[in-house]
Amino acid sequence: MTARRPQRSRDPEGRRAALATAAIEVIAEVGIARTTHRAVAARAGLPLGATTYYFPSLDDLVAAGLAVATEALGAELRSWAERLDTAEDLPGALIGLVEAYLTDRRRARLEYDLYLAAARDPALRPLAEGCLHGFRDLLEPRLGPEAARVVVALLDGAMLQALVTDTDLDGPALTAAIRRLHPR
Amino acid sequence: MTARRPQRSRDPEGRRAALATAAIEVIAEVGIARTTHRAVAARAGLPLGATTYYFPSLDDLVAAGLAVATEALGAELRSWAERLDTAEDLPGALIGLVEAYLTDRRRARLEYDLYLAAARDPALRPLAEGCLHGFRDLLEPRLGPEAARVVVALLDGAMLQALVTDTDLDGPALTAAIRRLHPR
DNA sequence: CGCAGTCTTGTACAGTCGTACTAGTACTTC
DNA sequence: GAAGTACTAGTACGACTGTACAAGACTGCG
Repeated sequence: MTARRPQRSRDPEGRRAALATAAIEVIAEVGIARTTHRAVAARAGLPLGATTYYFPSLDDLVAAGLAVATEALGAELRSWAERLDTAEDLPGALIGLVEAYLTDRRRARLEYDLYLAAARDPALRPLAEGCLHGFRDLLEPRLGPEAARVVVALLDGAMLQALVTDTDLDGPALTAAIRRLHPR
Repeated sequence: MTARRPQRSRDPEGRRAALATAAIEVIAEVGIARTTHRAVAARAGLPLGATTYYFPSLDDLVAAGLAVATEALGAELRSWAERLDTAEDLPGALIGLVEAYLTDRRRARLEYDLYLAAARDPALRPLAEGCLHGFRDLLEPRLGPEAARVVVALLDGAMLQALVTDTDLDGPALTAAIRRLHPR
């Protein structure tokens, strides 16, 4: 009476991806530091062993999730570019996009979780810098190099404050600030 | 042969304080999420049981540490006020103070760790908002209410970027930005 | 002095963690 | 078909966790 073990069809790449996206969701919910193999496996609907089979260590699993998340953020930023080009009021349009981004607080927290983790762990720094550079590269051709860097800092700080206080952005004040920071 | 148990002199309040400051150090090193009873006790040079005797739960211990840290930050911000009043160049002096603050990266990370934790846990929100308000209250009488809020966001964002990329602030660019944001 | 209450300390316990490992199943290549 | 490989799945283990608790030691009051 050998115990039957029903086994799902093989799909290595699909499993890898499923684990990575499950990792994003777990990280967004509980944070990087409280993310575990078991939580990710459960979220993906896969056995625990799958996590260690595809990712040598927990850090690798988390990094894979963060990589997928930053890639998605990069794609979103690229889609912002079109919007900003067709808008006649650039600061206002930019703030509108940021406000829309902040609608999903979980995802926004994920970004700052990555920032903080990168501040501690150099291995995560390229990922976090990718986010910063993606944002800066979006603004640079439109605001100039110096203003772009400063506006990124301003908006990152404002988003962080919004997350901390669980409030909305002060849109008018920020658009006015961007206009001041933008020469011409 | 009764086992002798040498016991230190009694000092409840001293122990409470020692545990709280030990908690700060542990949090600064490994982050809020990875802070444990045992690590705090070891750092304070006290037995494990002391932590649970003085703090009902780990969250309380961490919160006590964070409270001490935010109180210290508040005191430092108040000392900034004098410097800003005697400076003839307010934006430049402000950036100088922020750069000095960033010298101790561990402590700066602690602040952002608190921010992120507050974004997830409303119980920590008052503490985090205390930091934000302390900073804003420092600038408000000097820059005006609207500019103060925006400058706090700018500097918080710039500090976060400096932590993430492990670089220094771009002092000249930030002073120029503050000058632009300051109507006066 | 006795004694109650407060503080100190070491240990215990149940649970969770990362990771390793065995065994079974499907697929590929001869 | 057989054999070898890549994948799946479940379990095991030692380490570490938060918290509970029992027992000793000190302090101050009667």
